[in-house]
Amino acid sequence: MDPGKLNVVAMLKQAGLRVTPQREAILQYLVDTGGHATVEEIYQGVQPCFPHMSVSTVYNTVKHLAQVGLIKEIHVGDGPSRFDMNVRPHHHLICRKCGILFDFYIDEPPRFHLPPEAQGFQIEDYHVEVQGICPACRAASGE
Amino acid sequence: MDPGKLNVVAMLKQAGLRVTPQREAILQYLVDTGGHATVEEIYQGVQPCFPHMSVSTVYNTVKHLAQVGLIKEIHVGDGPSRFDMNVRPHHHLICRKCGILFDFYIDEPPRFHLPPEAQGFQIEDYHVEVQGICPACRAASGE
DNA sequence: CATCTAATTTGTAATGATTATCATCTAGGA
DNA sequence: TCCTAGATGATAATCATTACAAATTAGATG
Repeated sequence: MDPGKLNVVAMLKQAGLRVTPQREAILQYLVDTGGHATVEEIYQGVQPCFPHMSVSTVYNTVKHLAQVGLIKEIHVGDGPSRFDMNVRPHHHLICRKCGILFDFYIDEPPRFHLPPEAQGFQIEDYHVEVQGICPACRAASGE
Repeated sequence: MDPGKLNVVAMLKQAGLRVTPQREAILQYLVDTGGHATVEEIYQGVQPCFPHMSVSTVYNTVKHLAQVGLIKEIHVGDGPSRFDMNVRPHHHLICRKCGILFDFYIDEPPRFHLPPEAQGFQIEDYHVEVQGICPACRAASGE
């Protein structure tokens, strides 16, 4: 038996979600590719195995997966939503040229200096989006 | 004469943009309201004075204003783009309940711990988006 | 001050991402 | 095995944004 497949089934069950072939495939795709996929990419990725799967199903499924915390929805710039397997809190580097995305981590949370009118704001989560030029693009344009 | 109006005209000229009544009105609106406006809000805001202004003009103008650096485009969550007069680098607190937006500042940039594959990434800018509950919503639901 | 031209405005159509709808189908419990 | 709440899939609807083209205008030039 495919241990990976067993794994995603277990993940779905444990999260209290119904196990359907479509959900297995989508979660498996996210597990395999490891992060930052858009709905379109997921849709294309599962096409070979599920040629009949609807985009609606992808939207629906990622919404559910995000609700139970198996994945996280991230918004980068003005692009479409991306869905990230990585549940450990992390942040993103985006290349302005090619749009490639890297994860990175911040050991100690930065000290936020809140303005007076926001005193008492209850911080629940934060996300840092770093813009710049990735090594590959620097190499490409630098020479 | 309206000193405010003279001001936005000067800003446009200095930025090398043609001065049109529409641009004056849009920039004036942004100066007056002071930040975070969406295209829709700008459009509504200038309606009283410019009932004939097209949404296209708003999109066009904010794009130009952002290009010359008079304003900054920000993306918060999955909502529409917002345009911010505040050019000083700053970050945002978003309330999960009511969506209100606060600015805040970070004195010393956090130390980013880049992964191996991103070594050499040239950081140009960064933006921190903090999610949580604003004081007003806490007060409203807390009691 | 009249003229000219390139930039701007405007209305509309087109696109892209996402949500809504609803009839059909199915996972999984009784 | 049967039932039903929930899931799927096809399509339409919505929302933000961009593309387009014809009419207008800012501002430079003579």
